[in-house]
This record gives sequence, structure tokens and C-alpha cells, in this order.
Amino acid sequence: MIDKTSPMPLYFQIEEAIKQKIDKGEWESETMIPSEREFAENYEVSRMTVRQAINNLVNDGYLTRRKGKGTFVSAKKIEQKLLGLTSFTEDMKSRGYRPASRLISFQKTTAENRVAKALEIEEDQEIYEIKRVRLANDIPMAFETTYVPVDLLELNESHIKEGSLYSEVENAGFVIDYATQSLEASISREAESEILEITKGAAVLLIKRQTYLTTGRPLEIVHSVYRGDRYKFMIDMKR
Amino acid sequence: MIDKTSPMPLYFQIEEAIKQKIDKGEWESETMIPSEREFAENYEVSRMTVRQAINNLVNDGYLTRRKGKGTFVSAKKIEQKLLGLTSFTEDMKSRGYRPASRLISFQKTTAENRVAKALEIEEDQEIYEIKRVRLANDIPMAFETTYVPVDLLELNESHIKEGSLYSEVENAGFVIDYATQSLEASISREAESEILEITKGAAVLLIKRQTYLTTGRPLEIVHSVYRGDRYKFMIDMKR
DNA sequence: TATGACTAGTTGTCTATACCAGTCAGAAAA
DNA sequence: TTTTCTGACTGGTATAGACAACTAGTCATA
Repeated sequence: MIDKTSPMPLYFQIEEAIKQKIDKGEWESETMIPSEREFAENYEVSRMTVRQAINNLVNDGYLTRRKGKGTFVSAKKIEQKLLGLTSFTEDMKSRGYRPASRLISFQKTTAENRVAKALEIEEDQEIYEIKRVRLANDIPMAFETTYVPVDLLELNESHIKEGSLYSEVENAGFVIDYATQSLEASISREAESEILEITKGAAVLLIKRQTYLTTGRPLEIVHSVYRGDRYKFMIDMKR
Repeated sequence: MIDKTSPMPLYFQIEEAIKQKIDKGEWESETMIPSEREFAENYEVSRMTVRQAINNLVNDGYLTRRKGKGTFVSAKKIEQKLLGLTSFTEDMKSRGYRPASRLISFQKTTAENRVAKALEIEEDQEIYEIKRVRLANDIPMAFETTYVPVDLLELNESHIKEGSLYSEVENAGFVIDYATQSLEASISREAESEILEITKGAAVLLIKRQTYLTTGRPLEIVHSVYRGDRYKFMIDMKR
């Protein structure tokens, strides 16, 4: 359970143990977890050490303390949504739509100047180019082009069709650190108009995203064209 | 300095004292603050109490700890920028433009249905309506309409022209808690076209923001129309 | 039937102390 | 002169214990 000889701090081990119970669903939302003194006794550590573990989880939004009552599992982890790092799929689900995507093309190619620069690779290095139409309730919402360096990830069409790109990233042991995103309004060009089933010259929202791994290396750049008449980008900002 | 008889927790008092020095600019970015042991001695409290104060400030992004070296004032309120809660002025400055704004109209009026609902007030309650053109290097960038309930804040034209609305909010003792924002692409209507010096039918970015105070009450709703050809909305997302 | 006092249980605050683990500069050794 | 070591600093982890503040139930009393 808790290994006192481990080089990992005790509070960290306790933290992980609690997090696991929450993630596994063993302790559901609003469940009251054992009291600090109970933890201390069970794990044979001091109450302050337990408090440090719990404090961290409170700061991360996993737990909520109520003076005089106890410590409870928080309602949800909304943080990710707040920070906007959601995939199209999650985004649409949270709005109550049925998301889907249609693969237009998937190929290996070489990076041209701008793409290479953004991905921080050499100009002729191999990259995957993935073109998809994103649908919500079977209505085309966006046309999305993704570029990923080949040397980072082994991909094939079934990866894209079935799982999400991000689960492949995780499988490869990479962790996404942050992303920068830009949004601008524009007018649809011919190429998109057909796919998105809108008239040429209609309003579209261009979203460009660049995702970075914890290693500091760019994972992908994504260029999306959203229908202006159907899509609104929502952000919640704290503080 | 620190009042041991006060009902306010000692760590909280220390927290405020440190925050004040940072806000006043007495301790600038990258300044090393006194060590935990020094604080403990000066304030005549235990080191653990000092740690609690510092921990909170680290969590809030004010301070950064470096083992073996010390505790330092964080680079700047990057966090605010990350979370996107920046004003037009700050936004433009950070991009190297010279921001300005031209007041188009400022008047008291009564809230119509939708505005009232958004501001959580009665339908005929008084509100300020502020219309402004936002400029960057003297080029019109956005046309912005702001609604604020009169009963929340006493405003006059000079407030708007000189200071920012947010400094008035602070003066009144209010603290902004969070905001929700939506972005969508659209086509400019006649009314905006003239003011923004673009042709009718050009791409524009509509940004709607609703700001909430820590009291839970909505402070304002802001409706902005940005020129699609000149403005890009940027977000950085962590985690 | 209410009301208030008590009690056991919770988290919140705080102390005093100990040792561990990086960092860095200056003293000692090569 | 250069290298190595040591000591004094930093924050990081952990203990044991005390009392305060708050919650909710119990029980005696008006």
C-alpha cells in the first residue's frame, strides 16, 4: 500500500492511492473519504503528511474539504474543459451533439517550409498529412488538416479511423504539455465550400492549433475551417 | 505587521504581506524573497506556518520555489494572459501595437429582454451602454458595445475615456472572478462596416463576453466585432 | 414540544523539531 | 593553478502533539 522505504515521498504515494480510487470509480462524486486521522492511522504516518496529500488533491480539483464534516470527492474534473484543450469529439459531446468524422485523405509526404518550421523539423523530413471532415449529427461542421512528424509516431489509417490520435500519443508514452491556438474569421474558399456544404464566400472560423509534448517537441499542427453559421467557440476563463 | 491576536490566520496575514510587496513592485520579477527560516524568525512564527503562506502563493502563481536556491517572484501574471482574461489594451500592447479607443456613445438606458437576462437584472432596470471603436496604431480593429448595470457602478464619460472600466470595478471593491466568452465568424453588417472601414460582407470575428464578480453577479456583457483581416485571437492552453 | 448544553467527530491552524536533498562559494588539497 | 571537498545556505519531507472552529446528533430541561 504505502512503501516507507521507497524514495517516493509518502504524501505522494498517498496522493496516488486516493487518486486511483477516484479514477477507478471506487469513490464516486460526493463520497466522503476517510478522515485525516483514519488515513494517518491506517498508513502509519502523521496527520500532517496525510494533509499534504489531500491538500494537493484539493488544489488539483479532485477533492473538496468541508470543515466539521469531512473531505469529499469533487463533482467532476472540469478543468480541462475550462482550459479549452478538448478534442472535437469531446467538445461536441459536451454540447449534446453526436460527433463523427470522415477521413478524406491520409498520406505520408514531406514537410514544406512553413509546416517544417512549425513542427521544428528539417524541410524535407517525412510527415503525415491527415484531412478530415468533422460532423455533428451528420452535418459537416469543420474541415480539418493535421500534420504530424513521422519519426514521432507510427500511424496508419485504422489508427485515425478508430481511435483518436491522442490515444496513440499516449500509447507511445508521450504526454501533451500545452497548446497554442489562434482563431480568426475568414471567408470560405472554393475548396472548403463544397466539403462543408456552404456557399463560397460564407463566413468561416479558422482555428490553428499547435500542440507540444512535455519533451518540448511539437506534436502536431492542426488547421481547421469551421462553418461560421453553425459553430461557436466557447471559452470559460477563471480568475 | 503580523497580528497574533487577530482572528485572521497567521499564514493568511503573511500571504497578504508578501502579495502586497509584489503588487506594489517592491519585489519585482525574479527577485528572491527572504528564506522560509528568515520569515519564521522575523514574524516569530514557525517555519511550517510560513510554508503554508508561501505554498498558497506558489499555487496562485505569484511565487516559484527552487530547491537549494530560494523562492522567487514569478515572471509576471502570465496566468491571466494564458487564461485569456485580458483587456483589449493589454492584448494589443503585448502584441506590440499602440492601443487606443474612440468613444462613440455613452448613455444610460433600460435593459431589454436579452441583455437583462444576461446581466441577471429586471427588464427595465437602468444600464449603461458604452459603444467604442478600438484602434491599434490608429487602425480600427473592433467595434465594441458594453452593458453594465447602473446599480453596480457609478460611471461617467471621463471614467471610460481615461481609466479602464476595470480599474473602476476595483475601486468599488469588486473583484472579477471569471468570464465566459464565445467566438464566431460572421459577415459584417452595414453598421459595422463603416466604422471599421471595411466593405460590407467582409469577414468579422464576433466575440461575446460575460464577466462575473466574486459575488456571483454578472458585471458586464461585451459584444465585440473584430475585423477578420486584421485580428487573430490567440490562446495558450496548459496541461 | 422546543431549546439549549453537551459530546464526539470533523477539518483548520500552529508549534518545535528533525533530517534529507540540492546549490554554491570558499577553503583545502593536489 | 586547478581540483576536490566541506560547510552553510536553500527548500522538501516528516513527526507528534496541541488547541480552535465547525457540524450533527443526543440528552436533559424548561
